[in-house]
Amino acid sequence: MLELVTIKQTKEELGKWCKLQRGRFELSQQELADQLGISRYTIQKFESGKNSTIDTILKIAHHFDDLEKFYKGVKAYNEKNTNRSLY
Amino acid sequence: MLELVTIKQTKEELGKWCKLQRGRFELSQQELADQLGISRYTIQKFESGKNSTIDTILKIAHHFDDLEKFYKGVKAYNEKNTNRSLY
DNA sequence: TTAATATGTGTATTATAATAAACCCAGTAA
DNA sequence: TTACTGGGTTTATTATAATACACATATTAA
Repeated sequence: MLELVTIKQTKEELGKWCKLQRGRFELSQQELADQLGISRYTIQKFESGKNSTIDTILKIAHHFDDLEKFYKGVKAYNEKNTNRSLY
Repeated sequence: MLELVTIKQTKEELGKWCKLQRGRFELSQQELADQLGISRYTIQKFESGKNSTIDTILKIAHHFDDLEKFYKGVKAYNEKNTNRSLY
Protein backbone atom coordinates (compact mmCIF):
# COMPACT_ATOMS: atom_id res chain seq x y z
CA MET A 1 0.00 0.00 0.00
CA LEU A 2 1.73 3.09 -1.29
CA GLU A 3 1.32 6.14 0.89
CA LEU A 4 2.54 9.45 -0.48
CA VAL A 5 3.21 12.23 1.97
CA THR A 6 2.13 15.62 0.69
CA ILE A 7 3.28 19.12 1.52
CA LYS A 8 -0.25 19.91 2.67
CA GLN A 9 -0.26 17.01 5.12
CA THR A 10 3.09 18.08 6.47
CA LYS A 11 1.89 21.63 7.07
CA GLU A 12 -1.17 20.28 8.83
CA GLU A 13 1.02 18.11 11.05
CA LEU A 14 3.18 21.12 11.85
CA GLY A 15 0.04 22.98 12.84
CA LYS A 16 -0.90 20.15 15.18
CA TRP A 17 2.59 20.22 16.64
CA CYS A 18 2.23 23.90 17.52
CA LYS A 19 -1.18 23.34 19.05
CA LEU A 20 0.15 20.43 21.07
CA GLN A 21 3.11 22.33 22.39
CA ARG A 22 0.84 25.19 23.35
CA GLY A 23 -1.27 22.75 25.28
CA ARG A 24 1.75 21.31 27.04
CA PHE A 25 2.88 24.77 28.10
CA GLU A 26 -0.74 25.83 28.74
CA LEU A 27 -0.54 28.85 26.49
CA SER A 28 -3.36 30.42 24.53
CA GLN A 29 -2.74 31.48 20.93
CA GLN A 30 -2.66 35.07 22.17
CA GLU A 31 -0.13 34.33 24.90
CA LEU A 32 2.18 32.49 22.51
CA ALA A 33 1.87 35.27 19.95
CA ASP A 34 2.69 37.88 22.59
CA GLN A 35 5.70 35.95 23.81
CA LEU A 36 7.00 35.55 20.26
CA GLY A 37 6.25 39.14 19.33
CA ILE A 38 3.99 38.12 16.44
CA SER A 39 0.25 38.33 15.86
CA ARG A 40 -2.26 35.77 17.00
CA TYR A 41 -3.49 35.58 13.42
CA THR A 42 -0.11 34.22 12.31
CA ILE A 43 -0.33 31.48 14.94
CA GLN A 44 -3.89 30.77 13.92
CA LYS A 45 -2.95 30.39 10.27
CA PHE A 46 0.05 28.24 11.04
CA GLU A 47 -1.97 25.91 13.27
CA SER A 48 -4.61 25.50 10.58
CA GLY A 49 -2.02 24.28 8.09
CA LYS A 50 -1.69 27.41 5.99
CA ASN A 51 1.58 28.52 4.43
CA SER A 52 3.93 30.54 6.64
CA THR A 53 7.56 31.61 6.73
CA ILE A 54 10.54 29.70 8.06
CA ASP A 55 11.00 32.46 10.62
CA THR A 56 7.56 31.80 12.07
CA ILE A 57 8.05 28.07 12.48
CA LEU A 58 11.57 28.49 13.86
CA LYS A 59 10.40 31.09 16.38
CA ILE A 60 7.78 28.64 17.59
CA ALA A 61 10.30 25.80 17.69
CA HIS A 62 12.76 27.96 19.60
CA HIS A 63 10.11 28.87 22.15
CA PHE A 64 9.24 25.24 22.76
CA ASP A 65 12.87 24.15 22.91
CA ASP A 66 12.66 22.21 19.66
CA LEU A 67 14.97 24.47 17.66
CA GLU A 68 18.24 22.98 18.89
CA LYS A 69 17.07 19.47 18.15
CA PHE A 70 16.06 20.47 14.64
CA TYR A 71 19.27 22.42 14.07
CA LYS A 72 21.45 19.55 15.21
CA GLY A 73 19.55 17.14 13.01
CA VAL A 74 20.17 19.24 9.92
CA LYS A 75 23.77 19.92 10.89
CA ALA A 76 24.55 16.26 11.50
CA TYR A 77 22.98 15.39 8.17
CA ASN A 78 25.04 18.04 6.44
CA GLU A 79 28.32 17.04 8.03
CA LYS A 80 27.75 13.41 7.19
CA ASN A 81 27.21 14.21 3.55
CA THR A 82 29.86 16.90 3.37
CA ASN A 83 32.57 14.43 4.26
CA ARG A 84 31.14 11.66 2.15
CA SER A 85 33.48 12.24 -0.78
CA LEU A 86 36.53 12.07 1.48
CA TYR A 87 36.09 8.39 2.33
CA MET B 1 30.38 26.14 27.56
CA LEU B 2 26.86 27.24 26.74
CA GLU B 3 26.05 27.24 23.07
CA LEU B 4 22.79 28.83 21.99
CA VAL B 5 21.37 27.88 18.63
CA THR B 6 19.86 30.81 16.79
CA ILE B 7 17.21 31.03 14.12
CA LYS B 8 19.77 32.61 11.82
CA GLN B 9 22.16 29.67 12.25
CA THR B 10 19.36 27.24 11.55
CA LYS B 11 18.39 29.00 8.34
CA GLU B 12 22.02 28.97 7.27
CA GLU B 13 22.24 25.25 7.96
CA LEU B 14 19.08 24.70 5.93
CA GLY B 15 20.69 26.60 3.08
CA LYS B 16 23.71 24.31 3.28
CA TRP B 17 21.42 21.32 3.27
CA CYS B 18 19.82 22.44 0.02
CA LYS B 19 23.19 23.12 -1.57
CA LEU B 20 24.45 19.72 -0.48
CA GLN B 21 21.46 17.87 -1.83
CA ARG B 22 21.81 19.70 -5.10
CA GLY B 23 25.39 18.56 -5.25
CA ARG B 24 24.42 14.98 -4.55
CA PHE B 25 21.89 15.04 -7.36
CA GLU B 26 24.21 17.14 -9.52
CA LEU B 27 21.68 19.86 -10.13
CA SER B 28 22.36 23.53 -10.76
CA GLN B 29 20.23 26.12 -8.98
CA GLN B 30 18.46 26.69 -12.27
CA GLU B 31 17.73 23.02 -12.81
CA LEU B 32 16.34 22.58 -9.30
CA ALA B 33 14.24 25.71 -9.67
CA ASP B 34 12.86 24.48 -12.98
CA GLN B 35 12.04 21.06 -11.58
CA LEU B 36 10.25 22.61 -8.60
CA GLY B 37 8.48 25.20 -10.71
CA ILE B 38 9.96 28.09 -8.75
CA SER B 39 12.52 30.76 -9.59
CA ARG B 40 16.27 30.40 -9.26
CA TYR B 41 16.25 33.52 -7.09
CA THR B 42 14.14 31.74 -4.48
CA ILE B 43 16.64 28.90 -4.35
CA GLN B 44 19.48 31.40 -4.19
CA LYS B 45 17.94 33.24 -1.24
CA PHE B 46 17.12 30.05 0.59
CA GLU B 47 20.64 28.69 0.20
CA SER B 48 22.12 31.93 1.49
CA GLY B 49 20.13 31.65 4.72
CA LYS B 50 17.46 34.24 4.00
CA ASN B 51 13.90 33.91 5.14
CA SER B 52 11.56 31.83 2.97
CA THR B 53 8.20 30.13 3.19
CA ILE B 54 7.42 26.68 4.50
CA ASP B 55 6.19 25.76 1.03
CA THR B 56 9.62 26.45 -0.44
CA ILE B 57 11.52 24.33 2.05
CA LEU B 58 8.97 21.51 1.85
CA LYS B 59 9.09 21.51 -1.94
CA ILE B 60 12.86 21.15 -1.77
CA ALA B 61 12.61 18.43 0.87
CA HIS B 62 10.05 16.59 -1.18
CA HIS B 63 12.26 16.71 -4.26
CA PHE B 64 15.20 15.28 -2.36
CA ASP B 65 13.08 12.60 -0.66
CA ASP B 66 13.44 14.18 2.76
CA LEU B 67 9.79 15.19 3.16
CA GLU B 68 8.51 11.81 4.31
CA LYS B 69 11.23 11.54 6.94
CA PHE B 70 10.40 14.98 8.26
CA TYR B 71 6.66 14.35 8.17
CA LYS B 72 6.98 11.10 10.05
CA GLY B 73 9.20 12.72 12.65
CA VAL B 74 6.64 15.41 13.36
CA LYS B 75 3.77 12.93 13.29
CA ALA B 76 5.47 10.53 15.67
CA TYR B 77 6.24 13.39 18.01
CA ASN B 78 2.63 14.54 17.89
CA GLU B 79 1.16 11.11 18.48
CA LYS B 80 3.45 10.49 21.40
CA ASN B 81 2.37 13.70 23.07
CA THR B 82 -1.27 13.43 22.08
CA ASN B 83 -1.69 10.20 24.00
CA ARG B 84 0.45 11.32 26.92
CA SER B 85 -2.51 12.27 29.11
CA LEU B 86 -4.05 8.81 28.70
CA TYR B 87 -1.28 7.03 30.58
C1' DT C 1 -28.26 34.03 33.85
C1' DT C 2 -23.89 37.08 33.05
C1' DA C 3 -18.92 37.66 32.39
C1' DA C 4 -14.65 36.17 30.89
C1' DT C 5 -11.68 33.46 27.98
C1' DA C 6 -10.17 30.90 23.78
C1' DT C 7 -10.65 30.15 19.22
C1' DG C 8 -12.04 30.91 14.47
C1' DT C 9 -13.10 34.27 11.01
C1' DG C 10 -13.41 38.78 8.02
C1' DT C 11 -11.39 42.99 6.18
C1' DA C 12 -8.02 46.36 5.07
C1' DT C 13 -3.24 47.64 5.21
C1' DT C 14 1.71 46.80 5.40
C1' DA C 15 5.72 44.07 4.93
C1' DT C 16 8.10 40.94 2.45
C1' DA C 17 8.74 36.55 -0.18
C1' DA C 18 8.48 35.23 -5.06
C1' DT C 19 8.97 36.36 -9.67
C1' DA C 20 11.15 37.83 -14.24
C1' DA C 21 14.75 39.93 -16.50
C1' DA C 22 18.98 41.59 -16.86
C1' DC C 23 23.60 42.06 -15.35
C1' DC C 24 28.53 40.61 -13.36
C1' DC C 25 32.29 37.49 -12.45
C1' DA C 26 34.45 33.26 -11.89
C1' DG C 27 35.69 28.75 -14.05
C1' DT C 28 36.04 25.78 -18.02
C1' DA C 29 35.80 23.94 -22.54
C1' DA C 30 35.97 24.81 -27.52
C1' DT D 1 40.95 34.23 -27.69
C1' DT D 2 35.64 33.14 -27.55
C1' DA D 3 31.63 30.77 -25.80
C1' DC D 4 29.29 28.50 -22.25
C1' DT D 5 27.87 27.45 -17.51
C1' DG D 6 27.06 28.18 -12.56
C1' DG D 7 26.48 31.21 -9.12
C1' DG D 8 25.77 35.82 -6.99
C1' DT D 9 23.44 40.35 -7.42
C1' DT D 10 20.18 44.35 -8.82
C1' DT D 11 15.72 46.25 -10.17
C1' DA D 12 10.89 46.35 -10.72
C1' DT D 13 6.62 44.02 -10.24
C1' DT D 14 3.40 40.65 -8.30
C1' DA D 15 1.82 37.54 -4.87
C1' DT D 16 1.09 36.64 -0.35
C1' DA D 17 2.44 36.34 4.63
C1' DA D 18 1.96 39.33 8.63
C1' DT D 19 -0.41 42.75 10.95
C1' DA D 20 -4.24 45.26 13.49
C1' DC D 21 -8.88 45.43 14.41
C1' DA D 22 -13.35 43.90 14.87
C1' DC D 23 -16.88 40.33 15.42
C1' DA D 24 -19.00 35.62 16.21
C1' DT D 25 -19.21 31.35 18.61
C1' DA D 26 -18.17 28.14 21.99
C1' DT D 27 -16.76 27.06 26.63
C1' DT D 28 -16.11 27.92 31.45
C1' DA D 29 -16.57 30.30 35.77
C1' DA D 30 -18.94 33.57 38.71
